[in-house]
Amino acid sequence: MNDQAKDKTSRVTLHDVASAAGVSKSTVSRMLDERLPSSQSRKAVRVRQIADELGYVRDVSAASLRRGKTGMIGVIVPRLTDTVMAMLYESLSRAAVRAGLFTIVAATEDDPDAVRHSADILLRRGADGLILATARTNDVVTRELAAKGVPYVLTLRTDEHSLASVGDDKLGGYLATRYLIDLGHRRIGLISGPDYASSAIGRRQGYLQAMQEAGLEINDKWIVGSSFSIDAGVQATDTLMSLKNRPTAVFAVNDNTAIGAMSKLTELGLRVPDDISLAGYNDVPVVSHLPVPLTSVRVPFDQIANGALDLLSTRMTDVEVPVRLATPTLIPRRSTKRWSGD
Amino acid sequence: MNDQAKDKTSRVTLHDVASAAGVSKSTVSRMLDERLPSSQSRKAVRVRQIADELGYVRDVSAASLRRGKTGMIGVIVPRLTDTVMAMLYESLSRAAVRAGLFTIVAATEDDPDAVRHSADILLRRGADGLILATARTNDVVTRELAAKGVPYVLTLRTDEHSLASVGDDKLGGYLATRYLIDLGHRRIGLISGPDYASSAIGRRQGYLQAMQEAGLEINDKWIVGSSFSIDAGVQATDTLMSLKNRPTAVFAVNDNTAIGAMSKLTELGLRVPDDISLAGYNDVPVVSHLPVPLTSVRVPFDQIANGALDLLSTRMTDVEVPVRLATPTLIPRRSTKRWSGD
DNA sequence: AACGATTGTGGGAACGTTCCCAGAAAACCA
DNA sequence: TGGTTTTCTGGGAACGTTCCCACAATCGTT
Repeated sequence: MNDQAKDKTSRVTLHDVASAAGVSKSTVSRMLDERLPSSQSRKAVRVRQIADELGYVRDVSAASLRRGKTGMIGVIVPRLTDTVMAMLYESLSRAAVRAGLFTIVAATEDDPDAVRHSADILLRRGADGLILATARTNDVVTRELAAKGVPYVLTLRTDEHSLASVGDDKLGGYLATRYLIDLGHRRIGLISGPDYASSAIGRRQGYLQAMQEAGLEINDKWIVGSSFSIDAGVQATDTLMSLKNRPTAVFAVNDNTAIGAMSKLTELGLRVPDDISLAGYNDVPVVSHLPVPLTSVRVPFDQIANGALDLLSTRMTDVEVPVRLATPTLIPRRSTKRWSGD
Repeated sequence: MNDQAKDKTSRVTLHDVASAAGVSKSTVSRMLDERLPSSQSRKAVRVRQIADELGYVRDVSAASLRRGKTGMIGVIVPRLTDTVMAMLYESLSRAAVRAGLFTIVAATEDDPDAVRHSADILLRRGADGLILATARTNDVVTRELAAKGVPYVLTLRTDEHSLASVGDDKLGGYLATRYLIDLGHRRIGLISGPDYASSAIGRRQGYLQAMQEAGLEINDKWIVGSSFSIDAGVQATDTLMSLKNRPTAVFAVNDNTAIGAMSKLTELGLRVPDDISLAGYNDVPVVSHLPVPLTSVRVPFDQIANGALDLLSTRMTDVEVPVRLATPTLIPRRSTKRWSGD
């Protein structure tokens, strides 16, 4: 009856579906509403089929305008070229799509002041809420967001007053250090990462706990601050190795610094693991394929991502548990070896 | 006069700005339209200032609905955890924001059939056009997109019939190979990547050209196919090194396979660069920090990204030059060394 | 001074949805 | 059966913009 071949430019609207099905657009709208439990009535099934045949796709702009929400979640990361962040974002993206949502991402390019700007961009684009992987202790941006009433959660790192979905960094740090201890190491160095990141702090706490538990000396000189970059690992290792009573094993706050450490050790003519054992954190894909595969701590990013999305959506309702902890696991590889010397 | 403190839930609309400024919303709309040359008239300046003070931000959903376009560009990549793709996406994202646009991204997780699905998701979300970094030769998806009238361009790889912004892979392959030749190598192996990717094919052509130009023997056994993964680099290197007349240098289609190669070489007890010289492609950040820093070919991703966006926006108007080529440069590092042996 | 050409203005109709509301239909119960 | 509740329907008003159109104001030019 109706001319089925429309202009290829003109889009199929609810109205088209409605008149093709002989019902009102209100009815069609209801029957295609993905939020309502989808009715199985004869009419509903028929309408959905007709919509399908006509190639109807909801106009998200119109829907968002009317609904007052876009179904988009903004994600802010330091960089996407940091594989850890890329893994996290892929997990978040998958989790969001599974929940009928969609993520948009902005990178601050490691500039802490850019977080505000990134948040702005994402919110202007219509993000319903934000997930931040850029948290620093005593961060003011989160306060600002809260004041503006923007729903947000932190991930990977926390600031002790926001909702957050993170890995259990203290446990991870403990596992790595404990493993080195169990291998017979007594002098264990720590490339401890930056003080502003809760993840680094947690891993350090785990390190300290493992050392204390084993009754080992904790030498301040063996704990060297750093950023998360490869270069920082190079620097820190230089410092550690120039100590007169230097460590026989090093636990690095992340894989990047571990890679830097490896590079420096090689340069110094020290062999991994024969002279020095080395462990990293995050288990980024590349580390299992290095000439000497790196022992690392694997973090369940999918679980962390799910937790973050979960917290974000139930944010307003209940505030039961403010921080979700995901359990990491140790992946031993060739970069760590039993120590029987001194 | 007016109560400036609004409900924090109610948003500031054009209408609010209009009545605060004593003009009509049409006028305000025009004066805030970023596409028009912004008028410097007294009234325009005042209206913009008032909008600012009131904290007005345009509702993109409403604007998109009316304008018929969202200003969002969809980007499809195989994975974001591949640092090359992350670098590309960051470049695209920056370029888009600079142009007043915004990118959204979907990863196919290396499944070629997922491209269609990813395109669907992005288009449903309102993308005005697509940038694909997933092209394969004889790809049907691009045909489908063209048939549906979806504006798209390819990047990094081309399929010989779509608009594309890519690096000059042939030149890059030539530069790398030529460098090895100039170092004195005569038997040069190629880890050549997958046949479906124009980038890999181009680099191979560059390799062949350099070898021919130098009058060197081209041995089919020295050219080993692979994917782009680290593991593929391991496999290919195993094959290459088990040849009786094995190469003294290897050019790998990308940094991933080069890393795999390094790993395998170490396992075989061969030293880089003393026994074997090794060159990669893309100059991903990590390769300059490996225990033996890798010689690689740097690709101007920013330029490629700009080209892609450019092609996408001028797509419909002029079709002058269908493929943009960006020039790569060689970055020599310690993994390559002069060869004076046989 | 009168005229057309240019520029600026505000009213109001879109854009495609959702959702409120009133009324119709169906289901239930005595 | 009659009455009450419950479910289902379609009309139509939003949501916040943009953009067409008609008209007013300004500007040159003779």
